[in-house]
Amino acid sequence: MIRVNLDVMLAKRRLSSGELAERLGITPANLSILKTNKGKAIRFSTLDALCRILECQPADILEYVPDTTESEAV
Amino acid sequence: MIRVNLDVMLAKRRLSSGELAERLGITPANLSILKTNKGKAIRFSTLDALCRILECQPADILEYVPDTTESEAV
DNA sequence: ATAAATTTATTGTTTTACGATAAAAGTTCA
DNA sequence: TGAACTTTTATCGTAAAACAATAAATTTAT
Repeated sequence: MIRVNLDVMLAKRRLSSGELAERLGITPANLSILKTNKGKAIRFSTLDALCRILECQPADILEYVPDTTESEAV
Repeated sequence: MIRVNLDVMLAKRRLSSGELAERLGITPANLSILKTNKGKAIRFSTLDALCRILECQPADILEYVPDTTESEAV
């Protein structure tokens, strides 16, 4: 599973979702989809803009979380 | 600019493009588009499969290269 | 409570992934 | 030199998804 960690970078940069959406040039509603892991893909143009504005790397935004098919119990 | 660094991970894993394509379940031709930075976006499902097969993180595959609009001279 | 910010939900358009196939180009090796 | 193999390029087609726009619902803060 690929997780989008925009919250973390937003917090680090002390930026609100609305502000980021404005700077990205997309509506807050559409940014929200990405931010809440509802998206199924991402355009490189969007990822590029995110990295530029947040001054970070894709690594700071995208995370691969291995699927633990195993029981998961503690 | 977002750069796809699949070559590096393929080399590290000593895996050929064809072999990776086969394991991904996509044709070598279509993987090539991604590998040679011809793609404009990527599905999380594909990125997920890449990370799983190559045992790596998106960070190992996707890189943000800041645009140096400045003269670039040394 | 109420104002502001965020998320959800829809509908519509445009773009892109990815499939499939054929051809071109580049490698390897005898 | 040339056959065998791998990778890339080029098209066409279909299904999927980004992103726009708007309104409504929800959450958070004051």
